[in-house]
Amino acid sequence: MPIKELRHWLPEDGMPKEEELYDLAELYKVFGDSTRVRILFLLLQRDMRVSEIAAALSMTQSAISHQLRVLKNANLVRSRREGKTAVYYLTDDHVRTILSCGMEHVTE
Amino acid sequence: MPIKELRHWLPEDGMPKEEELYDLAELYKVFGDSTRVRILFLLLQRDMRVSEIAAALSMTQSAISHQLRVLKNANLVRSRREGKTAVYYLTDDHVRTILSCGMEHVTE
DNA sequence: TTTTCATATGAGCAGTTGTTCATGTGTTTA
DNA sequence: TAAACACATGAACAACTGCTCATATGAAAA
Repeated sequence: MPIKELRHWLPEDGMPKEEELYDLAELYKVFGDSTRVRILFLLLQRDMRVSEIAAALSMTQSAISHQLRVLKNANLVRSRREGKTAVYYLTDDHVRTILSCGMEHVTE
Repeated sequence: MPIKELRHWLPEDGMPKEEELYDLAELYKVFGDSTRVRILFLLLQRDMRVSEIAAALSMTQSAISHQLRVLKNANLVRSRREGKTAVYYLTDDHVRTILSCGMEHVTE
């Protein structure tokens, strides 16, 4: 599904509601850390355990776990228990879309 | 122009280059502040002077000026001199696209 | 030139953020 | 049950951010 025109979301005067502005900034803030972006790109490829992510990024389990919580609070990822381990996965395709928008600007 | 598929930007293994990951996070960081997002939504409607933006957002000229510099460094806005004043405007339509992507997630 | 207006900028500070370290919680295996 | 494994979480700390305040810069008017 293509991205909607911005005016689709906006009132006549062109300025979003106060709360939407705040939520929007909060959303981008979550993407505004390279560790979290790295995690998202990994999960874009396949669901992964915490220890796998930590190994892939050469970071401690604790650091990854903290960041996964941030991503979870933003509803960008979810997790399921599988025996002793926790498997994380992307909530939906919004992550892919948002990363695409950003990459389009970065790779110009 | 529609947003390109994410895989368009990615190598076979699905992970962007180190530098791209960093730049991507830096880009989102700029959007990750509600003052800057507010400024961008204003400039989406029309070019504006610094003092106009400050008045519209009920903030000091200094605070706005500092944030405009951040936006300028990220190449999201530019400015032109008009007599005593400086008029700021969006660099291109990327800003509109990126804000659209975010709003789609926020307003669900 | 000297003022005045509009903006830019540097220093300083409080609040926030990302990591490490130590430890807690939950599940499986011995 | 006890031990081992995988992950979550709280405290603490250094680094960073966004604002204020004071002041500098640049252009127009007096």
